[in-house]
Amino acid sequence: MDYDKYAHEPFAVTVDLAVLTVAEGALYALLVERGQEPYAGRWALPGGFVHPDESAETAARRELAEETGLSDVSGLHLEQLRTYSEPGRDPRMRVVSVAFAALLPDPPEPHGGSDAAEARWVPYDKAGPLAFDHDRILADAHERVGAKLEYTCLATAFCPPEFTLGELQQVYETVWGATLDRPNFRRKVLATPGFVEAVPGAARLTGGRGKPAALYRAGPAAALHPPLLRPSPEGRPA
Amino acid sequence: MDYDKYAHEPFAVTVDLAVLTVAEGALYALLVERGQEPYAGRWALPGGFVHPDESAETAARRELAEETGLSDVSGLHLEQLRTYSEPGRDPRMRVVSVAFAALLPDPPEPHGGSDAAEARWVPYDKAGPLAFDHDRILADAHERVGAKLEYTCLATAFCPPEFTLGELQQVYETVWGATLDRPNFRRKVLATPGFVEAVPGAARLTGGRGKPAALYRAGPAAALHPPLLRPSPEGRPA
DNA sequence: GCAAAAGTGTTGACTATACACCCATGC
DNA sequence: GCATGGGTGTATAGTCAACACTTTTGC
Repeated sequence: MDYDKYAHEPFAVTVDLAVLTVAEGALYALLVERGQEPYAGRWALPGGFVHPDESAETAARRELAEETGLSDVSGLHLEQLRTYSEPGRDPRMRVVSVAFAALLPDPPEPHGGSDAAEARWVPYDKAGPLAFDHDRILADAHERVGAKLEYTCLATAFCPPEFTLGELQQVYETVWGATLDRPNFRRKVLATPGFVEAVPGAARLTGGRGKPAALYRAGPAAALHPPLLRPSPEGRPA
Repeated sequence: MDYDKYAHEPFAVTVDLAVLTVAEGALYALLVERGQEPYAGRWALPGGFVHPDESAETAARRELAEETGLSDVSGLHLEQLRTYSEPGRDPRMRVVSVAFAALLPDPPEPHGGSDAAEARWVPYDKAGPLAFDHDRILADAHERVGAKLEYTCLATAFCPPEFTLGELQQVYETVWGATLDRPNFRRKVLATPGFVEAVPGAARLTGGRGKPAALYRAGPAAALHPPLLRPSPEGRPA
């Protein structure tokens, strides 16, 4: 272990962000269009270099603010996924990228971001072949979020400060691509202490018609015991 | 995004390994004693630089082979934990470390490793204050492994090729620090298709006395549906 | 025989699932 | 009224935790 700073081929350290949101019953990812080679014209995950005085988490939150144009991203859920370090993943040089998943409620109109690239919300299934290994990162983010919905209270991160149980259920259904039984979902959520808290007296019409739904806020709980398991695609033994 | 290789303060990229094993009903971690400052004389997790032509996974497996002295580490479970990138985590320079958890069956006598530092198996609870942020990494590894035992077949990675259900149960009990009901544990494991496969006719005496136990091999399954939840420390609602 | 460890059986409590049903609102 | 979405009740099947019991070995 020698520590001459310049003895080794330098590594660039970047962050890549899989920013996800749920709108109108569909899952969207925030993508930027690349202006230059390699992969010019292809879509990619937003991201950038980690500055010398930043942790990867700090860099990720800075990039998130730049790309979404939101002034306050401190309340948003940001989670480290894993680090992608295959030697050939960027043809220009050795780039090690720490990937993050970020979850937003109502998606803002994306600004161009600092690097003036066009940013856009793209439906998850239509996020064609992305640049670099970003297809894999995006898929890993989806899988991770889907799994965490089962045993954490993460779903509220996709919801505005006040939301209905129907909206919360829609988050689960959209991320999992499955339909859930409304009465049972309701009971599960309300039976978990600290998952959601009722907003007294408040109600909101959702689809224009129908009974106004009661409003809830995210509660203090983080874990979900017992878990809310996603239904098996086919007949699972359980 | 500019790509001049030497424009930025260089980042060193390293891997740190939390190598865990279960022996005699206790959890052990593989540690190395540091010879030089900083943290001279303190214990630390094994690790080292990622070479220019390596991915972090490749580097981790190489370090694992060096530190354990095992000639074949290809079958061992190695899992990326997360990346630690706080600017001040190494006082000498900017070091970004990709941490891994590795799981071993019967622990080999550790060799000195490539860097001639003394390596030793230390009981998990007695792994005093470690160098750098390695306490945190080790704790994160423990937490991750404990969680993965619940919903994956990971426990077999702690077991030799052929093992008894009692030994498998001991893995769970040791990592979780809890006692499990033997009949129920047995049923759970055998009811999960592909978790373990019976070795026909084989049996082994375990504690010198008692009925010889049937032997099993790890099965092809990776996930555990339904999960084997660890008991709550105190009275959990469930 | 006795202790120790493996393996089997049973029971009662709890949970989940799949429904049927009622309520409030807009048109 | 009727369609739409929110909210409640319930019966059944399934699962789990606890514990009693049997089997096979060493001493």
